[in-house]
Amino acid sequence: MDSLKTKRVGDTSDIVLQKLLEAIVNRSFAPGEPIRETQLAKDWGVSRTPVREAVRSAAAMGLMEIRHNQRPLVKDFSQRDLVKLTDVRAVIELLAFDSSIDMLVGSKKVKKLLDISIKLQNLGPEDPFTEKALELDTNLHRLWVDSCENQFIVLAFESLWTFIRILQRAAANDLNRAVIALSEHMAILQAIYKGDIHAARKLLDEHLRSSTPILQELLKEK
Amino acid sequence: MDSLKTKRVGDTSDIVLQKLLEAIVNRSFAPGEPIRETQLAKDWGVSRTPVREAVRSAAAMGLMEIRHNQRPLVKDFSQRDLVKLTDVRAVIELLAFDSSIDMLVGSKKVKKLLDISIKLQNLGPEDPFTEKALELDTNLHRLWVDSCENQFIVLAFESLWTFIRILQRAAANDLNRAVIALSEHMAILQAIYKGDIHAARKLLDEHLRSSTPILQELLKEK
DNA sequence: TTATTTAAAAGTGCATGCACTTTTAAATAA
DNA sequence: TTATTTAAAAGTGCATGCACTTTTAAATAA
Repeated sequence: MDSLKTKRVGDTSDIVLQKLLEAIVNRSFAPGEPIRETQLAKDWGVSRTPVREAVRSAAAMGLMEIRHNQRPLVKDFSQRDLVKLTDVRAVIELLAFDSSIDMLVGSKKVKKLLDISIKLQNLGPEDPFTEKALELDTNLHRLWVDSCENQFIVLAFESLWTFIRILQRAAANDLNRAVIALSEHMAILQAIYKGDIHAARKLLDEHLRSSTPILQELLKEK
Repeated sequence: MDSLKTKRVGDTSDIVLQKLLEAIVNRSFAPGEPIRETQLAKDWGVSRTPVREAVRSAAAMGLMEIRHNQRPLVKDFSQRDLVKLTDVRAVIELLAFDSSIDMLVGSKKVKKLLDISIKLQNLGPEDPFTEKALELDTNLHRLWVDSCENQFIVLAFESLWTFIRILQRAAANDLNRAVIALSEHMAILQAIYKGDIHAARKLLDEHLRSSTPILQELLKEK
């Protein structure tokens, strides 16, 4: 399951929450659409109790809206809204980067991701390319967030994570974008590995902001 | 109730959630302490269902930890952890400030807060001073966050809000700090009102960071 | 006395039931 | 035909019940 921290996924409520998030991320539940607790319970073979608990969690994460006696709503985020995500994401990630960079220079984690990205680039745009590139993207951005040792940075980033995934998913099918992103990723990793902190930071900043216009286009088409 | 957005507080789960948050903020539930759903249900005269839903919400907000078959834990944040909050809060608030500032220059909202702060300063440190100063602090910081028109800035800030409140509460009893904070607040408001954006931003930045060492001291004493 | 075992008490996880509300669609009116 | 009324169907909110787990503290052993 693609969550920031490895979560205990055992309780029925958690499984239901993961399914709910997945459905929201891949737009099976359209934005603005009401869901039915009873229907989901039936579909997923559980009682309403864990469904309600999962819906509450999703609401606390800012993904659903609960109105008294009415069906919970999947929050509606227009493309214009989602593009605004970039700015917040950028300041949080750059802060995480600044807090982590000393630990990252020359680290094994960085080397490993660098190896993966080189292999991926040599392989070239083949079938599972975009999926693998997306996985690399996820692991790369988690690199500094997870190692920043400031749980509030992690918390703030996590609160945006599901929305970031929505954008990632929208961009995943654009091969051209994936190729560009991969080379940007490589450049960042190489700069970190070499210890060129200023260059790495600048490249990350540009990478984070370069996606905005493309995402805007991608989301418009829908 | 002191929540960022005015929330519909009608459903039992919501009321229970507010009580739960309040108890965590004012440290009635000590950090690291396990709570008992059954006990809370009994104490608050409700069934376990809304208590469980509220606990799930609190967990999604990063305030509690749920372990299978065990009593939910109030997350443990040491003073060292809480001090780290400042950095994240600062970058998010400054971003909100940058997004809102054009709307705020010369606005009625700013004038109103300025009037309140002048009155408060002329009144001087009397009995309800710190409480009123704290209320002003809350409204001031909400000013740019709420008017920034970027729901992800709001979301990220909200995810930190309960923790910010814990700090506020810890600082609220320090009269000296409250007096200094008030004059800083006035300086910021005046600069905004006059349209001196750069000065306002710099003052806000300093204000956000000036609290750190004092908070560190305050939390140490506990 | 201190450590280990054991069984009662208390707790969690989830399904179910029921009052009350909203939605849906058939019946009636304009 | 289109709008309004009305009643059945479907939905939410919350309490309760029960299987299973953990905690607690009394009983037993070292």
